[in-house]
Amino acid sequence: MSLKAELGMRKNFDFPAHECILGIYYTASRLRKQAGEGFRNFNLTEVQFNVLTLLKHQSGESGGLTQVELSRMMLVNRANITTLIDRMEKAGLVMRKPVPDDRRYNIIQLTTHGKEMYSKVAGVYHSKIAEIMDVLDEDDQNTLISMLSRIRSNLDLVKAGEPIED
Amino acid sequence: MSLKAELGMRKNFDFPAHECILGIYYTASRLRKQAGEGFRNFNLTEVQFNVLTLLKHQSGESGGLTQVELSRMMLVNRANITTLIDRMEKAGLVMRKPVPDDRRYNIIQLTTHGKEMYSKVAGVYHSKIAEIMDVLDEDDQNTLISMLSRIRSNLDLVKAGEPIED
DNA sequence: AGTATATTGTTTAGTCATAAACAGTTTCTA
DNA sequence: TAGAAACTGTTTATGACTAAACAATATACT
Repeated sequence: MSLKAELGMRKNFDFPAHECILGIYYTASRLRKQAGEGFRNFNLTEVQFNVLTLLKHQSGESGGLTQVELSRMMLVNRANITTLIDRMEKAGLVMRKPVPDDRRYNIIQLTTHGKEMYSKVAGVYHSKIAEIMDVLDEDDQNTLISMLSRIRSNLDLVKAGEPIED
Repeated sequence: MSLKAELGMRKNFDFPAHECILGIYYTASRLRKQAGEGFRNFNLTEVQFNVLTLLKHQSGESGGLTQVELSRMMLVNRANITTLIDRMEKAGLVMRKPVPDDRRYNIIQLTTHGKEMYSKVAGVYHSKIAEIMDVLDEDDQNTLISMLSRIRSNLDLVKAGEPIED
């Protein structure tokens, strides 16, 4: 089914490049919405689950990640992490551990409750993802990964080019 | 360049399906960020440009769209459109036109300023998009569109299946 | 040593998003 | 025709996001 039909649009897209971009946007949006519905059963948001996942699998020797590391891995501004971790700390999922060596930053670590929550949710999440992506065979999945990666690389090049002038 | 490297992660993804999903998320996020930077030069957000585009190309006989139509085409909750249109009305880009036949809804229309703004920005936007998507030839672009469409279709099927239980 | 520079986390002001509940309006139906 | 059901837009409370400016701290430079 075409994007045009899905969104109830009256007219077609002017060119395929635009339809690609919108296809990426709307697929991401629908994936997030559907994931969000699932996480809601656990009183968790998708972004919060993302933090749990990063802390579980990407922690360094310190046993956690700094807020800046989290912001980089999540592609968000570090200011945003402050309130996100505030809420997760309040919910007992993570804790801020001060670092004596460098008092500028904290290490964010999973609490026991956070670890349990991750274990409980991750299984459901991964099986749902597998089910959703099952429409593409492994070759197609790798093709998709590669095409998206090429788009991101080109984003850097385009950005490095001439800035937009009015 | 792999997503792992782009995000500075320590460990690999467990399976390709997950990397696909994250690839879609992060590509969408990076596209939005870069677009947002461009729109900023015009005191416009990406979402607001999206509204201008929909009003320009998808308007019906009424010369505009209702807020519910906008919310469906943008895949957002209709409550969100209220404040979005408030801001755009304040900026003089659109106007709410009441409908005598059915007093439940308004038709949102472009103002002269809104039309001028769209014309000014659309050219830059489309050329940037073309430049970014130039890394994929037309066959690849159609493959991408098709794969994303298949994922969205499958989302409906998976959702229709058994609900998540704890 | 002392100044300049960079980094981390926070605060503030503003945008975009959701869900839930509400009022007003229209349509269905019994 | 009267009541039930559906639809549109709004409000409220909450979460996620950005940019910009700030204080505290650490590092580089001369």
